[in-house]
Amino acid sequence: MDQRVKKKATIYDLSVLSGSSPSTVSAVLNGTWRKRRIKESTAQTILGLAELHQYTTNLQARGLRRSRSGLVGLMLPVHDNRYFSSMAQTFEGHVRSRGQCPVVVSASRDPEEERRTAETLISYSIDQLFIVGATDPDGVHEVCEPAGLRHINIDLPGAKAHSVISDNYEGARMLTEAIIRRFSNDDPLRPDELFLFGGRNDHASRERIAAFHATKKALLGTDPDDGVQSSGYSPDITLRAFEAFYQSRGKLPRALFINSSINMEGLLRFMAGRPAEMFSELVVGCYDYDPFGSFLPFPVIMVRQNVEAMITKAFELIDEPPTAPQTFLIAPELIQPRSALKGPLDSLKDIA
Amino acid sequence: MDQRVKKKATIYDLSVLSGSSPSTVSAVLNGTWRKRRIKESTAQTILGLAELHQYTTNLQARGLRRSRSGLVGLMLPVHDNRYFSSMAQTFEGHVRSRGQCPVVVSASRDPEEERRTAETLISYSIDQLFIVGATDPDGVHEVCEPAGLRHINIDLPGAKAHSVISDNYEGARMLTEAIIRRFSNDDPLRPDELFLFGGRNDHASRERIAAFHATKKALLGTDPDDGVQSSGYSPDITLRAFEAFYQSRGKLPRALFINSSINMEGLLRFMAGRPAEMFSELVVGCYDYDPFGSFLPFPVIMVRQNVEAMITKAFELIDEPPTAPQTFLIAPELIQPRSALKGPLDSLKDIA
DNA sequence: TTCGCTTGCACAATCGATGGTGCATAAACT
DNA sequence: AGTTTATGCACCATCGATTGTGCAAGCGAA
Repeated sequence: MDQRVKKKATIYDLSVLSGSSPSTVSAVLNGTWRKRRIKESTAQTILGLAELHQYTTNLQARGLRRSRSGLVGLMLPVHDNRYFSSMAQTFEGHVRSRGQCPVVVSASRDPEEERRTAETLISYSIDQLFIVGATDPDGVHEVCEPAGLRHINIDLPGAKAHSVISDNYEGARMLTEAIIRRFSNDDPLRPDELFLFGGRNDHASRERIAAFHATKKALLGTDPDDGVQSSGYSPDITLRAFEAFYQSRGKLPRALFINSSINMEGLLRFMAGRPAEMFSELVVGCYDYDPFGSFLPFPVIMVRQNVEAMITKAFELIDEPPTAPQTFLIAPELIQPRSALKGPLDSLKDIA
Repeated sequence: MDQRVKKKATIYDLSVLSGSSPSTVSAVLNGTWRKRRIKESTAQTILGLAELHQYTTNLQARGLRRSRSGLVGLMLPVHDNRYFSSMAQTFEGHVRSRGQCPVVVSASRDPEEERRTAETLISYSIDQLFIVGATDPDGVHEVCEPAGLRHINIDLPGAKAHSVISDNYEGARMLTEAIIRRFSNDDPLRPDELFLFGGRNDHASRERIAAFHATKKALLGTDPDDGVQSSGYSPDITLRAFEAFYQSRGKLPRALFINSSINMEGLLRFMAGRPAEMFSELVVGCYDYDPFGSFLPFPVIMVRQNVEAMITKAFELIDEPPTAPQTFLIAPELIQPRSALKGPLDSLKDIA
């Protein structure tokens, strides 16, 4: 511990110490030494020295030479949300089990930021990119393609690369049906008592809205065309949508289809400061699963997207030889109110 | 678009195209060209060509040369949790505003994994490392130090580098007091009706438990020594703790101090399948804030740690010249039940 | 002894960008 | 005119690891 910062040992240092050439040292340390017919004893010497001097490979140098970095990227819209954070958690497990290094970044649903972020990751020669919930997946594709970067869309599909998404139509159909069936035959839900809040003009929202309409029509006969209040993926805009609705009608609907947990937070904001009784008769369906959301003081039926299956499928696809872009649907699961499901954290070692 | 993968343009390509030397091209593209007295017109030519050929710097090469990468690392225990995911979200904003690239990874609260992860990040020459909630911060320090990597502890303190943590004692004091005061004088809470679940032998838990005991003693006179059920940071262990408690006493306590939102998920698991009425009289304090958790069917008083302030402080410290390690306390905030607070997502551009 | 094959390793180019140094040419000054 | 100073840029070593190629020593066979 002489110097404050003793420079890290390199293959050149070990080369001098061992009396072998740098190339031999390199081969020994990266495991290709048998192929290069290095003597066992030479290898052992070098490995011993490496250990002794705490050698670690400079991955930037290796990356530069190999033009691959060992990094695998996950681009999320945002971190702060249980759907996406469970995506990150699951992704990390997969990447680590392959001996690579996961890198998670968010791009705020901003197409420009998405492209810039992809550019940056490419500049670090990441090996693969998983694009989750991108606003403009094809824009990101245009950046990845010329760089030869393997990539795949998750959650929101693109036209130019494989996509693995949740079966939004079926999920929304189940959810809508479950909401409607939640009401007894004595006092059934009327079509104008069920509204959808949230979503914008992306593939997932469109599918969900379509299923919402179709299922309402199928089960309730009709579907008034003002049943959808788009409010993007912003709690605050959703809050304002609820306030506007409440303002104009004097009450909330009896039942809500909420497009995502982020929009659900808009409902929470609406609830804050208002009496709990106001919501005691409410029935909510939420397209996303959040364990705490499942235990609110009114029934919340949720849809859990199968993150594990999506990530697994995505890893399968990204390694395959390229074919024409396809979209793969993963079935989501309907979750009854008051359910506390296991998540990716449960596969971690428990320590008390 | 001739080739499938047309190689990215390098400074050498631009050098040939522009008739300037690679070093000139490099200087122009990295902005140091005025310092190197490059003619304005030469610079413009090169910049034009760079634009035309979509040049982007190979950051691995730059990183190798400069032995800095422009990457800033955040090491979390886990992603899938609103406290840590809001940490990630906030961190990203700060790093991006400094023109660097955030990299978020998790290390599962495993000391070995924490060190390995730090090693890996160092191999990529990251510029700074923010270590959040590490089980063994000083172990990570031992890895960072010899590499000359600036690093700082957040959430859980270490002895060998600056730490920015939440004021756990004060937070737990406020929370315990708030729980107790929640009960009316007609039917006040007895000392043996308030239990703490969760936590393990880390600094945060110790502080919180100390404050819990002290506050109980101060306000309720005594504090039975079995008032604490350690159950780590695992929903399932916490679930088992609740089951065991319930098994042996036939009921839950009237009031609970829950050490973190992860432990709170253990309570959810206990609730699942049990009648809601069983919990209607319960009062819960949770050391962590989760918007959905705030609206459960019983009062949940929460403590929100000031993530923004912690990250801001950490960025201040990490840039300063090194001094003897200090720990900085950031005041957390008591959050009344049924509060839907703004979070880091709210500073994103809202799009409907 | 000589040819040929295997073994074991060294050499050197390369990945792309950076930055210290030095050298022309031009402008300014005595 | 001769010297100094400024301008504009090229050259080259370097960061650390990888990998194709080549070559000497050793050994067996002819």
